[in-house]
Amino acid sequence: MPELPEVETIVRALRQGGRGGAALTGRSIQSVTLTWERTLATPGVADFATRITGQTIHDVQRRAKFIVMPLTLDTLIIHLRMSGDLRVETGFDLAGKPLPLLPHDRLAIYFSDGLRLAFNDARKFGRVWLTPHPEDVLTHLGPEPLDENFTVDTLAVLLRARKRQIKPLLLDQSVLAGLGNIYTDEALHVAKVHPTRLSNTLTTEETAQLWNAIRIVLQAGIHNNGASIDWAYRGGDFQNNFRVYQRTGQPCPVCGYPVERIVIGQRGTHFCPNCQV
DNA sequence: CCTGAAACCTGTCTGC
DNA sequence: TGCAGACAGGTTTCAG
Repeated sequence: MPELPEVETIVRALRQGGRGGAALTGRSIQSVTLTWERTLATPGVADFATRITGQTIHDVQRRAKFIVMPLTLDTLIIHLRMSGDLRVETGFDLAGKPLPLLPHDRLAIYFSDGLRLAFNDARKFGRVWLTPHPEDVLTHLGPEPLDENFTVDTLAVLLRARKRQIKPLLLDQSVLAGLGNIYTDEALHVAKVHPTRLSNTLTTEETAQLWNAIRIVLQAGIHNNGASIDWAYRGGDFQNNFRVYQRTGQPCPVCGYPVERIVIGQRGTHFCPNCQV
């Protein structure tokens, strides 16, 4: 489900409150409930519950599409994958009993002040790590596209070093971290680059256009609090600004030619066959 | 090194 | 109405 802008929106809300939820920073963990074991990547259920209890959340950060929470001793890392979502809400009723969870809630973390963090994930692809070595989980990631260190030259080097179709390359988190299916299609349309173009064939000008497009599209996504499609993620408005994504057959906003859909690397891919060369 | 397919899962929508 | 099939924001693993 969520890509960089959606995860960033969620992280900001968890860090400083807003979006209908309270901030998590400073809260102390009292207990946990797990209803789908495979949600835990590491450690096992018993170790997870024992170890996380009593730790305090010091911050909520984002790296690529991972939500990273440094705790007192360990780091709690969450990846929402396709359908994951997080809620911060009241955890107990007046009698002190835990309030019922929603369908598809896989993990609930209860805090000492009565709130809880619920991890809802219909498709069960999401994963949670509790580890003293967060770098082990986050090592194989490429640069952050919105980082000031990510320059046109950085992108040029990444593209020239390989000979791959540009779309799957941009989706590869070890090359560039944070783009998903929506923002890749949107960025390639802004840059006027065909999704099957080989990465090492982009001209200097096209590379500059793509660099700019990636950043423009991600920033627009964040500005709109992400994109809300179907039932998985709510609260964003960027879906109203899609240029090509899920607009098969509708006119290209630039030239009016019908948007086409093809499949590349098992992912639906939307582009304008007239604008994107 | 690169591509494609399968796997992990459930829910929704479309067409016959 | 019912049901099969396609499709969905992600990532890993394996075959060729």
